[in-house]
Amino acid sequence: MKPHITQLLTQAAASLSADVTVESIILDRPKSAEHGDFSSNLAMQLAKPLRQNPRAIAEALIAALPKSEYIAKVEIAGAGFINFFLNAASQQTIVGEILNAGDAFGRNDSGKHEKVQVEFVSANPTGPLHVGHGRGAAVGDCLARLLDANGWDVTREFYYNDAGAQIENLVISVQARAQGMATDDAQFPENGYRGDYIMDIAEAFLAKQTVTADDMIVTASGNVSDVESVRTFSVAYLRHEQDLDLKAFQIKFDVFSLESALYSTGKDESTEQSLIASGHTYEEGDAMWLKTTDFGDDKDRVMRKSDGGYTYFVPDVAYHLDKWNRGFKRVINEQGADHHSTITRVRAGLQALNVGIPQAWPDYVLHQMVTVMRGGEEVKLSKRAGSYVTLRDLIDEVSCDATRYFLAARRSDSQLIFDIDLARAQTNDNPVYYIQYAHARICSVLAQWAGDVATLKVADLAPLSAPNETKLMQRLSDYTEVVSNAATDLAPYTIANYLKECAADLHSYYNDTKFLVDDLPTKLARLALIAATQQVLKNGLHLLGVSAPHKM
RNA sequence: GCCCUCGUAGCUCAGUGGAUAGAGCAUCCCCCUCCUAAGGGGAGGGUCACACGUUCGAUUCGUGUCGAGGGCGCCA
Repeated sequence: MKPHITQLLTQAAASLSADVTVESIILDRPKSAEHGDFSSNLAMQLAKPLRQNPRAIAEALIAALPKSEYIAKVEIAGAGFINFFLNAASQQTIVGEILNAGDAFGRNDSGKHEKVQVEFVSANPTGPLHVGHGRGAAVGDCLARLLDANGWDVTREFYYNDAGAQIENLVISVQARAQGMATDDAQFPENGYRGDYIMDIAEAFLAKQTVTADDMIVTASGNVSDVESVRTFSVAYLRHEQDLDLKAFQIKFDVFSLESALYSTGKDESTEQSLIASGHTYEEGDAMWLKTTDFGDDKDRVMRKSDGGYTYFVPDVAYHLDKWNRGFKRVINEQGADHHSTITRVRAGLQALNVGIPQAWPDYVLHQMVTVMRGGEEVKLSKRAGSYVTLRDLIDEVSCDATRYFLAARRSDSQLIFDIDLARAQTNDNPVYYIQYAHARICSVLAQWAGDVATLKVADLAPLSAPNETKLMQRLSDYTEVVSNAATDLAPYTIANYLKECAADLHSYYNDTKFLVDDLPTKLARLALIAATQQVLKNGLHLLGVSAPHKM
């Protein structure tokens, strides 16, 4: 409908010899019903170039507007808004569209089945996932679902930093615990991990247990001084642990990439050699530096430390080069904002390689910190992890659905307060249940009707004329654009907002109107409308990875 | 000191270069002989942090100030 009205306005503007392109025409959904279905500020935009009063221009535009079978009336309002009112039949078409498309309603092919990779979570295998990882998991998975709904071929990827200093800290922590050392012992490694889970690993190691993670199976040697065995066992143990966290959060990855694999395949060295060959490196203080300042960084960065090892920087560049070589012309990295500084560096490294990677590749979506509250106080510790709140704590306490919703429902660049009491509440305080309840209520009505929902596709919708019915149909009509914009803006939270509003329209309608009435045409029309609403709620909840229950 | 994000109702958050800035909670008043009250209707509550610019029009864009958080490692 939007393109249609845009076309009408373009033609009208052309007849006024105004220089107007289709792209420059803005159509809005007015906030108030008295302002119609769509509104344009075109007359006000043209006021300056045409040197005329906006209202006069609006009148001329309306006079020049081609006739349309979809539009009931056009009005001028306010400073010069042109408001379009659709006729009832064109407002109603959305119901049939939704019922016919079913689960596919809202999906489109704008991604043209091109490959896109979404990398998210990417936690170090040094402990259970925490609430921050949870936010990344919820946002990243929703992004992936959104891109899929917009016709992209999506790969979900998790990158493990299973090498480097943090892993060494893990190893000496497990060793210390296996040797019976307490975490408050003066001898305990200064940068060691102190959560209870380290003790679990130590005990499992001593018991020579076997753990599996992804495609690896590792059996502990039980020999504490066997550093290699402690390392591989501890990493596998924690990867397994994180796998369980992800499973509980209902998130599946297509690919797990290991930093250690970059070393075993020599991609770190070849990347370093390419960077040296690019001429953007130099040696200083026994270290090898990359002149990232050549590419917009505010200072140069060390690639190879004076002790001979790489900083995280070289494997990061090698890893992203590998992504590029795997054919991902589009990559989105979802990370915590504390990793912000890596963006410029990784992009600079990729530019230095000079292999045709675009300057702004890859895309980044960063999320801000999460503060967990309970009983009005900040929760900082979990027994198991020691220094942070784990994702599993939240899932166990407030459910997977509520946790996913709360972590995805906010703009990711705003700090988030996760209120455990609110997420647990089984009232309309809680937007998750509010939305799910709308879905369940519709299911219940349809079940009591006991008819075949498929027959509603051809229901005569003419009886749908009440204001709350019109409002609901408008809301349903907005869904496809919401899905498309959410993907363009990489903003999953907008789906959550939309669903809340859609559910509110439904609840309001439900309380005001009886559906299972005696008059058959009225009954079928209303059932068709709520069945369409049910479908949209279901499709939207699916994008968030939240279930759409039939009963509550 | 420099860089990034944020600042909207008592609280948690939406929103927008345009019409009277919205929702939920909290406070107050109503609504189940009726398809699920995990719901609905209504009232009150705002200097859109502050200042100055751009604009016919700024809460929205720009600059600055203040406030919150993060980053500025040969940690990741």
